[in-house]
Amino acid sequence: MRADAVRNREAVLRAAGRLFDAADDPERVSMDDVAAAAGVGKGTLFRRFGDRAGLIRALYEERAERLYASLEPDPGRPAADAVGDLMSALLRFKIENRALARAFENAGGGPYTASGYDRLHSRLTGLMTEARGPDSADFLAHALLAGVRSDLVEHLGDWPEERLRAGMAALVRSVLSGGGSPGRPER
Amino acid sequence: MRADAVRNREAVLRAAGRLFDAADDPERVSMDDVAAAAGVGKGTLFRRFGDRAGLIRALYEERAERLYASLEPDPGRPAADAVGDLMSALLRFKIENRALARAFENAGGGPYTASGYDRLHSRLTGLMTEARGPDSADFLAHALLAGVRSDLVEHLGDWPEERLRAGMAALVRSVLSGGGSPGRPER
DNA sequence: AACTTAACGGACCGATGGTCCGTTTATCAA
DNA sequence: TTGATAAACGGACCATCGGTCCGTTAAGTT
Repeated sequence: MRADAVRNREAVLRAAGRLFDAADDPERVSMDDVAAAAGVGKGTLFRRFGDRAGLIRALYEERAERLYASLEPDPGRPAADAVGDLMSALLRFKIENRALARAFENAGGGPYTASGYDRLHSRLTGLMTEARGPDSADFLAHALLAGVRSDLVEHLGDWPEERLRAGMAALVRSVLSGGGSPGRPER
Repeated sequence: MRADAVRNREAVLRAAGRLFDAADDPERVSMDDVAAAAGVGKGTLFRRFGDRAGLIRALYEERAERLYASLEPDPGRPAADAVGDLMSALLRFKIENRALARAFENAGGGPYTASGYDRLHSRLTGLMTEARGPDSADFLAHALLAGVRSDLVEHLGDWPEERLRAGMAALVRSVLSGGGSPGRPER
């Protein structure tokens, strides 16, 4: 990649980051805004990132990468605790990046198109399988991740963070404890 | 309300319903499309429903109303079972109306602006409080509802419905069973 | 039948995502 | 250093879409 291309890519990501962080409603950050703030032509934006969703995804995953890195599996840590740690970190991340996260989760294709989602999901599935067996672990991992959807976090925006964390902890505990017998029909 | 107004309102809702049901990507159903399909001018659309989100909400809540009606509280039914029933019905509803539900949940303000959400949420909170006490019941109810977000259902679209239901049942069971001690600090 | 006024409808507007193409410039070989 | 090449640029341009406006129509009333 040419030197100026690299420079511009960086400038765009920085500018977009600033704009989204400052925005109340991420939908109202336009591509023109980003281009202007980055001091770059619109064509450059689209050539580099494909479309709006692409730009947002690139920015989001860049930040998420740092999160994932801080979550390297620790073989010594019990699986149940690891699940709690992960969800807790994820919750903090969503709070700190709520505007960007909202933009990302509403952009084309929803949250499930990001490579990061699959990583999180399979990691969680693994940990839960280890902690409580494989039954429905797959779905439960999805459910856990749904519990930190950015617009839910936003909706609960005026709860004291304490209460949010308590709720999250209760959810994790529930899901890990397994619940009653699985196969019993409803009657 | 004048007779023609009533007629047109109905025509619009029917047409919109058809279009969303047939759509792969609900974002691509335009207001012009709806107006044309309903045989009505665009002005009529906006005068009646305010904006796109308003139309979608009206349509969604109309259908949801039938769902809620079929879920009238039954004092004889144990709370835990009632939670299962509700989530199960909700899951079916989201599957049957996935395009519309996606349109609705992505339209202005997210899913939490609908009056229906609050009703469901407080109903669930009540049932869960009855079944397992009030601790974090509020948050857990939100989490349960997040588990049937339309784009998650869509993402899991190729799972056999059986598996989905099993997962949902496991989630409900977990959340109702309560999990371990709440206050214990992490390490 | 005459009148009032709610309702209509489609031309019109502004904003936005995305494209196109003539121009600039990084890179590299001679 | 210079000249050739193609990658990268940028902003005018386009299409679409949500939403508004206002002259026209027709429902309801007396």
